[in-house]
Amino acid sequence: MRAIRAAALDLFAQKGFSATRLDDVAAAAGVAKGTIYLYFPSKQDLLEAIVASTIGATLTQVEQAIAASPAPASELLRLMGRAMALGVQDPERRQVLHLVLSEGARFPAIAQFYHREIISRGMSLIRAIIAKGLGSGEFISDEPARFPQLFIAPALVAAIWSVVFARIEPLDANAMMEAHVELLLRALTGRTA
Amino acid sequence: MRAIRAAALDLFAQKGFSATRLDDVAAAAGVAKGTIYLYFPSKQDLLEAIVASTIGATLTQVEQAIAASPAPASELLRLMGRAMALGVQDPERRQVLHLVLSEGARFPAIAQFYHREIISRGMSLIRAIIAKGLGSGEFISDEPARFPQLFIAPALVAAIWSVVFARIEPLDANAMMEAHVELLLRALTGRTA
DNA sequence: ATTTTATGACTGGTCAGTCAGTCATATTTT
DNA sequence: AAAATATGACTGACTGACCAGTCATAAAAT
Repeated sequence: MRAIRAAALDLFAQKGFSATRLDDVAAAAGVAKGTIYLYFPSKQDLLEAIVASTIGATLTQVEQAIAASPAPASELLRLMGRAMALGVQDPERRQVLHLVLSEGARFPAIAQFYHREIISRGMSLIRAIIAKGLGSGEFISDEPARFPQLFIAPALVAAIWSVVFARIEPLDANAMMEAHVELLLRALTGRTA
Repeated sequence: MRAIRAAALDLFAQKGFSATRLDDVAAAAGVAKGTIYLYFPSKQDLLEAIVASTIGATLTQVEQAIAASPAPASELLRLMGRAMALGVQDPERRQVLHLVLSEGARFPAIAQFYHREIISRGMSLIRAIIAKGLGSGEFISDEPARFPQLFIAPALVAAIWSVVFARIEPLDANAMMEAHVELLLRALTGRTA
């Protein structure tokens, strides 16, 4: 079952959902096609299960670390940036993200699920950090609280870039995320580097 | 021919490339399926033609406006931000971008083409503006010149968001892009808003 | 021996791409 | 100017391959 999901994710990411044959998924997973249908009612359910299974406790850890930390908001933002850079580095999460963005328009259940479990929680975290920084007087601007997407955007782009453009022009996601966070902190705190 | 491309773009964007039947494209375009093959050797060629046809002179205008303008670099960045927000607003360009990001990994020709004609040129423009601002002493930081993706990212996210998550949580792309540019300018100039 | 789990040949339907033929219009002939 | 002929854009029924999902049968587990 785990093998089926892994094989399917690889193939969906590589060839796209529609263009992937379940015969190939079965072969790659080392089972017969019928076996897939023992665990997943349909191809679409398999897709949804893949997305659901990668959600896990990923964000929960970060949420707790940030809720518990007494560090200043700027440090929390750096932490968040690093967590996102790491998350995007993982091939599985990267593939799932790409899959969600590629097929999400056609499978609303997937878009909704991913939004609720990842996007929305990530944005709440960012809002919470900004609120903390504003409360302590550390930050002087609230744009990223109004548009947490501004903080997330580079991570999304890094993930997509690695799938679509990496062969044409490589991108150092870690360095970019670090530059992003420092840039943002400068704008937020008003301090010059 | 124009009608075929338009219909195909709509359907590709809506159902994905693989899942779109050429019979449906023909019906939507008001022609017979055979007619499609008079103009496009294969389904894939049709896809490539769609991407190629939306490139047009889009960026050329912006490039010239920016090259000619005597305005300070910060004003040029605002101009660029507005141009990108506008570009992302246009449903056709939005669909093409989504198509490129969705299918680009599978069709390297498309990824390469889009990168060369849009991404790479946009990044050059940003680098040029930052260089100008650094030269004049207006800017004090060069991160976005090292990672022009940081400037582009919110526009990409706005486009993807509108396709995948808009129904779940709407996003005001214009307001976000404006917030982004102002935030970035604060970091670049060191001035407090 | 019975239940649970797995298999893979098969089916019914789908779809990219083909091609023999149509017909409106243009050209040539009378 | 009327008839005869040629052109090629367009059509849509057809084909061959392909594939999601099924199910009768087999293997493994209990």
